[in-house]
Amino acid sequence: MPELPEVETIVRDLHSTLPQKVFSAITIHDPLVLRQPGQEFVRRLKGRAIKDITRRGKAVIIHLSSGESLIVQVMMTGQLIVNGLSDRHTRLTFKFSDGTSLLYKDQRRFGQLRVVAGIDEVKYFHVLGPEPLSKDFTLEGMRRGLLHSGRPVKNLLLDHSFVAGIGNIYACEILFRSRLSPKRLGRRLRRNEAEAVFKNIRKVLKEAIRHRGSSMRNYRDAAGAKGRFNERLSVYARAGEPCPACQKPIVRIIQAGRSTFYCRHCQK
DNA sequence: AGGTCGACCTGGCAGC
DNA sequence: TGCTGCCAGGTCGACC
Repeated sequence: MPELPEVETIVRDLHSTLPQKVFSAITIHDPLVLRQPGQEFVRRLKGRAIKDITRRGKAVIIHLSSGESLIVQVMMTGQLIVNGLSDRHTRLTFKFSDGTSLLYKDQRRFGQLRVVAGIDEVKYFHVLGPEPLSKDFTLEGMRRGLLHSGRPVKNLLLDHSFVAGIGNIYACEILFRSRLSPKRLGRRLRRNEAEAVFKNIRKVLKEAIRHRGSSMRNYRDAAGAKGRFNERLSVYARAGEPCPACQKPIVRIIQAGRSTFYCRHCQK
């Protein structure tokens, strides 16, 4: 589910409520989402205070007073809800010493949580590319990545070693804004086309964060509310609907096993 | 070495 | 109603 804008929204919400709270009890309703033994998970959290909440790619990093970190990868359907109502999708309940709580809900149970001493213990972070909204992400760096790749630009945007945090929704939207066919090969992009992609990566992600992300089905922010950006999507999940620019129908194709939505007329 | 594909899960929806 | 098949925001490991 969540891509960078959704995870960023969750992290900002959590950042305004969780710091200073102390874990007092953890209930494991479903150990499948844990990447370490339940007893160990609880032992390394209990009694620790939350110092900070940050994001890297699509992962939430909860920094603990012990120096360790709780890593949460919500994958497709995970949710972190402050003071929410528990239901059958609640996989973990965290209680804090001030009486408040944090729920981890996850319909499909793809999500993963673990406590680590350092984030380099998590394989996901090893190959993660630059954060698109940071100064580490540069046009020249991105062009270098494009130049030696014979893959379609859509697949590159989805590759988190190329750039972190972009998923299927925003890859489609970024290419629509750039008026570029998702099938175009990375190394065949002209300089001005690469520039358009670079600018639109940042523009689309920032805009989506401003609207608190896109809720297709399961995404919710830390208060349990939906994002509003899906109303503004131009092509994603709009097969058969008119292109907002030319009114010709949006088409759906499959690339690397994932749906791609685009306008054949506008995106060349 | 780089890239694609199925597996991991649950559930909603369309079609019959 | 109930079945089947398809689809879903992600990531990993097996395989080509």
